[in-house]
Amino acid sequence: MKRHNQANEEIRGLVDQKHPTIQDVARHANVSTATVSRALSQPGQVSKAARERVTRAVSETGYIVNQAARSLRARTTRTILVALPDISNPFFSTILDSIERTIADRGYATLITNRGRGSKPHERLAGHLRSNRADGIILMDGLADLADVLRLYGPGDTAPVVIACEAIENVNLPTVKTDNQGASAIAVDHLAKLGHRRIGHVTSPAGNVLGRERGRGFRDGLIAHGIEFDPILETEGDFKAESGARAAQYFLGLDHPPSAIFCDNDIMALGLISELRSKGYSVPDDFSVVGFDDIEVAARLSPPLTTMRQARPRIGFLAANALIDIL
Amino acid sequence: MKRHNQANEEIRGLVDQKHPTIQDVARHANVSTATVSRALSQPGQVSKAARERVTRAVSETGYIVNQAARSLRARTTRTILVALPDISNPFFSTILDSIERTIADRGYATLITNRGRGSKPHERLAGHLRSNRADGIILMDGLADLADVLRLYGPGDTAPVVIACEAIENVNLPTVKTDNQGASAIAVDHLAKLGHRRIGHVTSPAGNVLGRERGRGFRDGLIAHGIEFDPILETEGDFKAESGARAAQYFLGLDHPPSAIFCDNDIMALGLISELRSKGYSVPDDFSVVGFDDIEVAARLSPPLTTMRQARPRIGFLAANALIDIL
DNA sequence: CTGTTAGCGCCTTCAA
DNA sequence: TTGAAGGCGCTAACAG
Repeated sequence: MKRHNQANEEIRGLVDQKHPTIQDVARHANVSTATVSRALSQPGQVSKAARERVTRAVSETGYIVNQAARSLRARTTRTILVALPDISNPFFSTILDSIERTIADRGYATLITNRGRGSKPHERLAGHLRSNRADGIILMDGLADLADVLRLYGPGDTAPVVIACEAIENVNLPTVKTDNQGASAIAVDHLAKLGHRRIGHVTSPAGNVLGRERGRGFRDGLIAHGIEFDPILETEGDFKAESGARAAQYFLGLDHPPSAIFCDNDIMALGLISELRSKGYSVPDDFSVVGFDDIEVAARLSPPLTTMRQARPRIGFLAANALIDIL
Repeated sequence: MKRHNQANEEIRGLVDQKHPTIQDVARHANVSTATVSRALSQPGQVSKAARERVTRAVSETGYIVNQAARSLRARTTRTILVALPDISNPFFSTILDSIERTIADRGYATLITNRGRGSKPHERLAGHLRSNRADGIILMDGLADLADVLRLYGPGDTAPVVIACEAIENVNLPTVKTDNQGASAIAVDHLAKLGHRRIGHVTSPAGNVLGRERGRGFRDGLIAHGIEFDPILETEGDFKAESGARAAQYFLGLDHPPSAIFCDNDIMALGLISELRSKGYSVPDDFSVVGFDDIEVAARLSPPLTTMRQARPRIGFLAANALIDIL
């Protein structure tokens, strides 16, 4: 009868998710739960004999630590939240890829959240931290009002937050990003050296800090070649292909269209080029176009899109490591 | 002195993250913690008066429930794990986008994990469930050996898992995916109707179940037009652009190259087309190409890539809802 | 090096 | 409708 029950329990253990706890392991190994706990997290502090018995007991029982209990007790979740403006954008998803890899390699889990169109994204982010769901945030979304929350969270810009590919004004948190201003100036330099004097610009959405940096670089590039900045050659985009197509229509409608166009990202450049071609123009013969990001498909276009590379895998790697080092 | 301490504590509450607990709320509202708990999760069971006082106390204290404590007690995490083979692939990241939105709308959090090159991915997934990190999994990665774990997890294919855009043989879990076989047949039909009789195929990696379905559809399409299947016109890809380029070289090296090519995904089609063009061939004049997925850039190419659409937002939406309904 | 003990914050019986 | 009390599984003092 006893045996029968025991067998049943083993089956139930597998089938009904009666997960073994640290107590079961302790019993199997003939040690206290404290020793099991230590054997698992600070093996150095446990005798070799005990360590081995615990290891065996763990595999015998199939024990896996209950993260909820550990988080509650240790006030740490080993989880990092990645806040993105748009996961489906290949620029971000490539960075996310390397962030996730780095986070996983260091034994953390990755929680993600897309920008909600809904209310108070900054509260949602802070909520993840405060509700003990995540230990830190990698922020790829530049929400202006987040600054307040972050500052509130810790004195002296101390929140466990690393900013990647973004910039938030008035906040002095660790940041990993491309030199947008410099790269944009180089893009313009490239076009000017091809002989272009009327250079158009499809900008980032208004208010985007990166966009301001790229705008400054764009003007730097013009100045370096003695070209006067003409606001009529600048039109606002939103980082999506459709806005690139609209920009093409805008430029074609001008009395004096530009002969070259710098787009603040590749996706808009794609939309712009496809619209120009559908109107019968050739790129690069009629218009030279330069994008930004170097998303994967850029090199696979015919001919390939000229673009400013952002070292995305490296950005992700650095940001993730920086955050975990802080924690 | 008392006041002083109190003030200090309030400041510390903001600065040092001494998060208010349910006890603090209870004290503010002059009720027991049980009442607070009920007021928050089953408002119906609490008198209106108490409910209002609790609500006020919550906003006074800035209380946020501690998820770790709740998970420990309630054995539920309100978190879903999404397992992807490759986040940076725009096909998956677009689905992920809609999954995340749906999950968030239903009050859950989204944990992600990329396929590790490392050991035992199936154990890692099961571990997330068993370690009380996630309540369920949306699986977009068809790992053969996962079948065992899943079956182990619950009798009768009962694991809290929904499969999206994949198929695992011998497992009968809820699955959301495109009719790959039918869609592939349609692609071939399209090419045959253009007059092509030698149709090439860049396949999925060997062992991929979706790939087998698409392969069947490819042959169905040939049969429907009385074309005999010729294995020499089939070459294996791995869903990446580079393998599409290799396929182009392979086809060009044949004695009788195909005049049309069906690619198992758009990215490979991109690589193939760019390689063909770089060798001086025109698409679509010299070769007709059809892709699969309809990733965003497909429509922005010049001319646009013909492709079989997968309704990705809908797939994500359905999969996420199906899983949460199960939970 | 190891065990005992005391909670972490929450939810949920059980009684009133 | 409400409160008191116990315990989810774990870790971190504190002793020994």
